[in-house]
Amino acid sequence: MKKKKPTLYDVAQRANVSIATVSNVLNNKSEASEKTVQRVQQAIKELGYSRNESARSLKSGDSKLIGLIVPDNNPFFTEILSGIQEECQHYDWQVVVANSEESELRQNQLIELLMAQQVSGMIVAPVTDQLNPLARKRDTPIVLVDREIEQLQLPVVKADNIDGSYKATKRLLSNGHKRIGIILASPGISTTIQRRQGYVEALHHMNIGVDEDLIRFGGSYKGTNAQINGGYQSVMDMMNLPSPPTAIFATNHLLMIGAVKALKELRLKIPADISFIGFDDHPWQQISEPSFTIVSQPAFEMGRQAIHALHKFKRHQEISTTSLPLQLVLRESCGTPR
Amino acid sequence: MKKKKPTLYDVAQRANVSIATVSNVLNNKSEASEKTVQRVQQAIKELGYSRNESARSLKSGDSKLIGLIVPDNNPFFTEILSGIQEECQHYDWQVVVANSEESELRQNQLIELLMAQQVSGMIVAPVTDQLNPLARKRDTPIVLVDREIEQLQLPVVKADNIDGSYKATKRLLSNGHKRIGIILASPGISTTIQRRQGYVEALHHMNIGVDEDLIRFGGSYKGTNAQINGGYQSVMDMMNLPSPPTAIFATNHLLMIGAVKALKELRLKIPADISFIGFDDHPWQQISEPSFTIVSQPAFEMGRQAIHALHKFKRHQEISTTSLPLQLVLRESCGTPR
DNA sequence: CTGAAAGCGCTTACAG
DNA sequence: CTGAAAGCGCTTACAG
Repeated sequence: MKKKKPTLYDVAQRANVSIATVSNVLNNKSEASEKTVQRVQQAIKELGYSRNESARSLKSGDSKLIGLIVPDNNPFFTEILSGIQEECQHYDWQVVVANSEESELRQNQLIELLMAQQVSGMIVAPVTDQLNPLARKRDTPIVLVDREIEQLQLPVVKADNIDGSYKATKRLLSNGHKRIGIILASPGISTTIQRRQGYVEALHHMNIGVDEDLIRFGGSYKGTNAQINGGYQSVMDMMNLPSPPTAIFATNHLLMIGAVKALKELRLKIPADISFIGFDDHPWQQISEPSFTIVSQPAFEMGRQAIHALHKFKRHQEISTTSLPLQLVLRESCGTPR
Repeated sequence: MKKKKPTLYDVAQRANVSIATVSNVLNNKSEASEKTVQRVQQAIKELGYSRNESARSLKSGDSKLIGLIVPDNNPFFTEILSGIQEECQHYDWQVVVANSEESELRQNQLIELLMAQQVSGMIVAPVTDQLNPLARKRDTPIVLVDREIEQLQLPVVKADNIDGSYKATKRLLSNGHKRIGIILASPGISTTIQRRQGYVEALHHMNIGVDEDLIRFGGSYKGTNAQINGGYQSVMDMMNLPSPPTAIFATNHLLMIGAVKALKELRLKIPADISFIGFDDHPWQQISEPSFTIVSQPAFEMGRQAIHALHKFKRHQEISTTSLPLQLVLRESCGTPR
């Protein structure tokens, strides 16, 4: 178990060439003759040699490591990770995944730690609109995913939240709903702001005034249960209003679960008593009764696009903003107002 | 953006000491005087210095990187990742996450790649019972998680699958069921074998014979939809039997969803027409009707324990097997046979 | 087409 | 308590 790993030097000796030649062969520099390449590859195989990427990274400044910082390990971010992993295969990159747990302090520490690991680039779903100032000075390219920060000159890959929210709200309005409650995550993040905006715009287009009592923030606390409770409490509060909503739009998956939970407790049937639109599709929705109309996010694709954006940023300093369409998937949970 | 990162040398110059001293301060070698430490730390702060971990890794042989290889990004493995991340904070480790996509070839490639990245250790949920032979020769410590491989002298952190499956089956038997269908994942992996065994043992203890027609493998194909279809098809096949089961036990989450989907299509009510026990708890179960009795896995804890096991393996060459208890969570989905 | 040599940024005995 | 120096395993001009 303890035999030392073979190095370039060992391979060179066995193949009777210099280490420079071995390195060239390894990197397909194609400056070697057919025979030499053969001999070197033979030696590599015999020794079971594999390159020490730490050394390569130190010398070349390219670690083949990509950092990913997410605020939690929700299925949504996991799906983004899958997209990133798939795309990274093309570039021979590996992904270092870190969890900021919705803490700005932790996030900024992680940026430092990953930079110290010499990652070739980073993809981050920022906690708030404050990114570590260091992120701008240093030369590690960063791409923002899901959530954007306007002030920063950084590539972004996001969903078209305004449009997605607009479509959902419009759907409810077309069904005749006039009092539509919306449950949002934390006030500080771009997704919240944009989903609120889409909602407001849809209302405006139908000349319906915005009632702040129908706009709730259920995601101010971190953790799965806190978000579920946030959705739950938002519904409870709204249904206690003198004039409660006839439809509810929950703008993320956990808020949705909490909201539905509250509705069940209140013995309100969906869609007979109240209409509902949720967020994010998951396998369990195939067996849910009723089936839920939801806004579906192309999370996997967002991951892939983030790697593309990172690649372009690295090569051409190109700062792109990619806004992926959100799809309204119509199912049983929304009807007309009672 | 392109200003070069400061190195140890820059810090040493500014603090008027040698690079060795800076290194000592950085590593808390406590061989430096109070004043020197102060000066060095001052210089570090002023320069915004952060250590190049590639260089450190090359010299010290310790990259502070842990590799994790999972067969897919299911919530179960994501939860394990969360546990690993939490525990890694104590050791200042970062996690490189790779997805083998249930492919043995890909898995073994990933082991190579992560070893080349000089990871200080690896945690792998193996695809089959074949682990890259290299994994044994090399000196990178590996810990197996979830799935075990008997022939290998490697630490394992797993769930007590036999007992979990035994408890679920026994529960169904106590309710009077005699024909219990079980839906398993792929035949080749340890979890499948053990869950089958728990089922068989429970039957034996009640002197009920095993009917191979009631044992189905729904997880032979990779991918979320394939597994769901596997669960679906297993139920369809079993319910077509001359003497169909009165209860069904689905041994993973995706199989469970497929199975319930089939039951709904067949218009069989749970638990009135058929009893059901599933696997893995998820937030959506809070709003499901009926609520499902399930076998719950301590995935987060498995992640934490895996890091512990890795740490012990690294330090004392201690090869431990940790078997975490599985909990049967009683809810509405199982009743008496119709 | 191939090799000798410098150097990436650290750590670690070893002297002093 | 501090410093000079070797060396980890590579890559990359530069000669030949």
